[in-house]
Amino acid sequence: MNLPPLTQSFVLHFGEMGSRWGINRTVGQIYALLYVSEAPLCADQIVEALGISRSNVSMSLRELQAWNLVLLRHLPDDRRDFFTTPDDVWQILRTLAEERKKREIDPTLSVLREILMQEPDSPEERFGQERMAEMHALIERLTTWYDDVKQLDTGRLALLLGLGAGITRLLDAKDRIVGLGRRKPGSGEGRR
Amino acid sequence: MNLPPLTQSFVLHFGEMGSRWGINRTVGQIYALLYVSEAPLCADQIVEALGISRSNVSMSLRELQAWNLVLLRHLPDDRRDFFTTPDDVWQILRTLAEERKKREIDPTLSVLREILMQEPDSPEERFGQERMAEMHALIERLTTWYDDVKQLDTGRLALLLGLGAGITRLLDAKDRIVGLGRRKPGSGEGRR
DNA sequence: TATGGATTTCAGAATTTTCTGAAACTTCAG
DNA sequence: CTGAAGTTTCAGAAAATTCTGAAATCCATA
Repeated sequence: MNLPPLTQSFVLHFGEMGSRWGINRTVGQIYALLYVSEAPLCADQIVEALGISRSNVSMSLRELQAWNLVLLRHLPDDRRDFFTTPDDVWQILRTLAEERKKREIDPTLSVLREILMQEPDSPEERFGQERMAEMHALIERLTTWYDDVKQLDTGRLALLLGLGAGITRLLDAKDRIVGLGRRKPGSGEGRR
Repeated sequence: MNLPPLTQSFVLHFGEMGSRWGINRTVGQIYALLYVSEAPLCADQIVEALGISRSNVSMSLRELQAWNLVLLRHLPDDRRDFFTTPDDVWQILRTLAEERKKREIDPTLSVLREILMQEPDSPEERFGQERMAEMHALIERLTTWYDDVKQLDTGRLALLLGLGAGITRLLDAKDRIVGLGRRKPGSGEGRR
């Protein structure tokens, strides 16, 4: 590996964390390298920088493309593919959230749905199914919220984030103003 | 493996997803089994139900305890440990969020902080460092928001989730009513 | 402090994942 | 059509992780 010190720390860290994030070491390192590089890099430059095999780079770039985490660039009169990451960290965040949902949540949701459609054939099964229903309801709630929030433009999203828990003050204020009915605060359940 | 069909589907699915979630197959299966079981189970019952070795169960329960995902129970006049999961899915969600943050985010945040304190010794390094600063700022923002939101009681949290993107209507309304000063809408920065 | 039921540890076996080098493929220029 | 530059594929090597059985440990009781 042949990198300046700060870059190297960053790249090595992404490599180590890779497994916790559901990608592997090489994929993590390549992503980190592209992220901190000003100009797009081609496969051989990555081989050079990280000291890994050409084929590993090829596979890993393919994986990063499957995650939609890299962009393809071309130079005039050069057949090689060059890769970068998007500039906007908010965009990266959105992609990451989307892909992780797709891989880590959606399959479970669909398994749960399938199980919930079946008839349990013992009291134990019935109990278990009820627990699964609770889990399903919670995940549905979260993904619905996520689907909503991801539509927001970055400005509003940042605003919301900045507000933090302060949002409840706003909710309280709203309840006071709107007053009647629409929703009981603090009831915890009920809706949908 | 010796389980009724719906339970088995659920357990097997958690086993398969385990690797994507940063735990291993056995840990996933044991968690799933405890989750759908009405009564707490002891290690030997888990061995029986899942058909895996006693030592594997012991290791995996230890892992689940490290994740704070299981509760220990005791029966009178029985020395064995019995395990369950918390009843409240919201509580489970909180634990999961906390633990994943601890394992997946915090280490990166601290590496980034360390790198940002150093002096880059080339223009490339300087560029990279600026990118890392952007990443750091975003993660800080998200974790600050998370630290805020996790303080909310479940009722309010559920309320907020139910509101979804509708929250921005509320924000707009507030801006219209409060009108003057307190905060510039859409600026994206500022607070704390 | 000896006994025995229960749990934990740990070295190595089994399995899975990652990585490599060689070969195959693709595309374009001459 | 041929060959050069580039890329991908894939079988097996290397590495990492997971799982097991046997031995060690723990601990309440007598």
